[in-house]
Amino acid sequence: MEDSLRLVIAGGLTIVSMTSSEPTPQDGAQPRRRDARQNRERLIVEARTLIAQNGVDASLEEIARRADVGVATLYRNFPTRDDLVRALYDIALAELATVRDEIAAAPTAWAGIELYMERVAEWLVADPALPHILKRMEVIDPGSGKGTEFQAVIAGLVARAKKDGALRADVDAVDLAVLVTMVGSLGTHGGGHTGQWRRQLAIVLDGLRLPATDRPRLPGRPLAAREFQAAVHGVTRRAKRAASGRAAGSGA
Amino acid sequence: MEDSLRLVIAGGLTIVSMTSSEPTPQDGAQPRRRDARQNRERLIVEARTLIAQNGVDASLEEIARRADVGVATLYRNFPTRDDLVRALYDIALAELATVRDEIAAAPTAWAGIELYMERVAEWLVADPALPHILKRMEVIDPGSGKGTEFQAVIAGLVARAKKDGALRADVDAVDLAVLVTMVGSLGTHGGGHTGQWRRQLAIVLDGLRLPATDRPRLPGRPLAAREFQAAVHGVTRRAKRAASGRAAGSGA
DNA sequence: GGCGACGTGGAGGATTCCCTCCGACTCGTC
DNA sequence: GACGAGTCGGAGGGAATCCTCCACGTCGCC
Repeated sequence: MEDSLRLVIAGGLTIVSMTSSEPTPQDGAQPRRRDARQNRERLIVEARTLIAQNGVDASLEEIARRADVGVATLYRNFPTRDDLVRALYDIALAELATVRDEIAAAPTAWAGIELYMERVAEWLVADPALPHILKRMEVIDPGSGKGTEFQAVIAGLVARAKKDGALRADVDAVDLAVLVTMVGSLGTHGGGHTGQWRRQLAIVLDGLRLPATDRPRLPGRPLAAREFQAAVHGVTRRAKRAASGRAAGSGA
Repeated sequence: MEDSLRLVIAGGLTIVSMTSSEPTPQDGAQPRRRDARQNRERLIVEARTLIAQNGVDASLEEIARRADVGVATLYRNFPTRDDLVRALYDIALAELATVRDEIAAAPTAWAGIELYMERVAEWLVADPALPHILKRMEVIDPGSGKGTEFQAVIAGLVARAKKDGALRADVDAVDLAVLVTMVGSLGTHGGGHTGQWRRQLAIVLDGLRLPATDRPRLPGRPLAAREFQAAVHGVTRRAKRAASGRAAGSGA
């Protein structure tokens, strides 16, 4: 990983940004034959879907089945379940890599903070498999959060925003990380109403902003109670197990 | 369920508050013999623990094993996995029942809102099995959110708080529910640093409060980066599977 | 203390999943 | 078109899990 840049969002999320645009040529990750690469792609897609639904322990056989490949193909590409998780992690990370540049280009420190919060929340919300993957990564590879480059950037942003009088003085970069994780968790609970999290993020930002009176209008509209119910409890189309219909019926 | 009171937090969370202090005497839930009741208790405790760790799909045999009972005992008490989930749900709900009275006793509408947010968030954070249980409940029993009594209470609170000029005008009761769910999710990610969520809740409340300048000090202290990392990715003491040590080593 | 009903534990068949091994197939090249 | 290396798919042993059934143990009442 010589040509990778290790970044960290407040110590929790490690970002690997490639200098070349090629997807990780090392690691034996890139099979040569065309069909092999396509199979790998399909495996990754299905893995992400299934992990989003069933967690990191999703059945590997099922993933292979849905990707229309044999189990052996899966094991050849990802000898261990953790290798699969790592692959998904790296892909997600690559998607996030551009955020750093956007932040650097922000006109003010506060704008940078807004951008940081929004982009990272967006990233978290976009992929419902991400929480499972991140959680697992922390178990697999606990030391990966060591590089604190990105965190340093955010910390600098925080300091400048405070000096500008744009950010309340009693929070720090880690608080922001916690907040963005929190907002991002709204995606976990079922992506249904896209963009609803922006309302909540706006409220959070209003809780951080100075002067406190300077509030923009909330984006979007509030959810109806029914929509909230559907959104919070990820109502996926397929019940987790086929045999779920019986039992208890009219009960409580 | 004649003597139960069905309440709803913004359509998502149903509260059952018993008028008598006895735990659900109907439903065949209460075995007569002492040892039987103790076994049931122990099953519930272990089930909660294991579901918190492994999700709703936690092994039933393992639950029985840890509770030091045979599998049959588990199945006798909870013929279906969903019956077990329902039992855990009812118990958690009972713990929440007092919140309504507290809210009613609040001196101002805003105080009621603060209380609502704090108590419900606390409830969510306290039990790491809860998110799994709630999610599953929504699949099992989608109609249970019908009673909107509690939601009506909150909606009334919101209206009064707005009239008092204590709550910003562009949010509604559902927004509050989303926010409290969001804050509560901080517990999901590993309960480690108890009370950290109060900081984030305070920030959220500041984003809601009017006049906007009236901010109390944030409770607690910010997390160190290392602590955040540990807290967000639920670093439980035991890896999910025993065989997790090998693979990938120094790699990325 | 004894009896009966209630409750218990664990064996066991069916299913699913993990992971490996090997014969068959396909891509890319000559 | 043919060849070979690379790739594929599925069979199959082992383990875990689900859930049922039935002989045995224990509680509580008499």
